[in-house]
Amino acid sequence: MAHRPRREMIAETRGKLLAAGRKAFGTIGYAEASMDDFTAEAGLTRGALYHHFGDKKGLFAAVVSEIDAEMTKRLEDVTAQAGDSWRGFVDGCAAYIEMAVEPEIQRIVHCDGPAVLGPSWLTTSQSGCIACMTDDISRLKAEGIVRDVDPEATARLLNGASLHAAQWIAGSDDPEGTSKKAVAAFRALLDGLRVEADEHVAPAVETAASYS
Amino acid sequence: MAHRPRREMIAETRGKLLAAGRKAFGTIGYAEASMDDFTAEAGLTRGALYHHFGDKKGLFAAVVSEIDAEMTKRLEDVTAQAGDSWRGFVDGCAAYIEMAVEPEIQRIVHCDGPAVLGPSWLTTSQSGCIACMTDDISRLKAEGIVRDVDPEATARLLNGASLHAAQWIAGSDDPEGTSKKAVAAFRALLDGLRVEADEHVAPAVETAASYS
DNA sequence: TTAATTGACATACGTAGCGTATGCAACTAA
DNA sequence: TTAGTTGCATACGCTACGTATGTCAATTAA
Repeated sequence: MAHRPRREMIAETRGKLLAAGRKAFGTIGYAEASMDDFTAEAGLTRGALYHHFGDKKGLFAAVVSEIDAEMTKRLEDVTAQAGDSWRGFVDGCAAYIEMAVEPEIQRIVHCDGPAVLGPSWLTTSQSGCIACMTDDISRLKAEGIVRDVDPEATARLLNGASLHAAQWIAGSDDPEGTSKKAVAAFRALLDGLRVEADEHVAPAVETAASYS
Repeated sequence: MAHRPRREMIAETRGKLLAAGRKAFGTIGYAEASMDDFTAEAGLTRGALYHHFGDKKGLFAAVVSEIDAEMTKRLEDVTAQAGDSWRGFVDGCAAYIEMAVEPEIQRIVHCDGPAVLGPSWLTTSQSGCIACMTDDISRLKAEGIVRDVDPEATARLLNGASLHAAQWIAGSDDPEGTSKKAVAAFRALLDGLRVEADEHVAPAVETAASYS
């Protein structure tokens, strides 16, 4: 018994390393995470890690891309779940902010990620989320809902804005209140992108005034 | 001779360490920068560094706050130099993007900074620039130029958008073209914040269309 | 002027943690 | 059965950080 699963044992080892690394990176951060420690915690040694991922950075990159895939899926789900396409876009942005507030994502993807994988990684990465937002904006533009803007450029700007909003919220003493402020301001920004803001200026002003 | 300057010698040593660290951090990055190497390059040893800055992080923090002060000053200058207050604000944002494209600022402040000094640092930091932008927005709101938005929240969102725009530009194969796209999209975002965009929608659409 | 003290910086040491080289056992193939 | 490959552990060296200690110049006091 326990004899057939050869491929499975290997996949299990990979999975253990991935999980252990993800946990360590997500809590104490990349620099503080000792390979000896978290591989031992997974019942393995650094030898397995070097075999499967090459080095510490390799494991980190694998963890990041795993998380990135999860984030992309979550975003796509949220966007698809809304009937209105504009609503779907706004909800997607809100979901992105919410994800970026989560400590693990915050630490691994947005904090250590750029430093470990290099500044150039920033451009190519988050490709999933950026692509998702770019598609949304393209569609909204085609539908005549948003103004004539470059979809990718706008997606990247909004992505950056979302990120900073999340970091602001996560670092705040009053996450609740800060979150409300940030989301209200974000909606105001988004409303500015619409071709005709007539029927939307009113609610925007209303929410913007609700926290003063 | 060369006898009076006691205080001066100390300041000079501090300055040498700061400059050496800044150069190393700005080129090869924090993790790759060896204290033995760059202190030796400055004609000193690690002993001096530990004496003045406590540890490697301490020196890094000093470098970051030096750069942050410089950035704040540059931003204030740009903003003050423009006659129109709206123009001053827009110019300030553009200047922020331009600064963030510079390799040293990119690497030290936006790439390694959060990872080394911790995620929480993000909130408190960039305080100079954030405060500057917040003031601008408050003024513009009081002047009736921008809509009723929370100044600090909006400042942080725009700050994040600027940052990502800069990273996108810096990592692009075609920085010139990417920069045009990013700035055009950014102007479109800013225009959306104005109370009446009548006289500004035209040029915004014009610049937005100029790169298609 | 000299003795004492402080402070600026260098030297020496211990140690953690990464990467590589090597070893071994289990599985596969001929 | 044997030869070869693969998955992972063990052993080693090296780099680089932090601390403890030493030293010399500059200040202060007598």
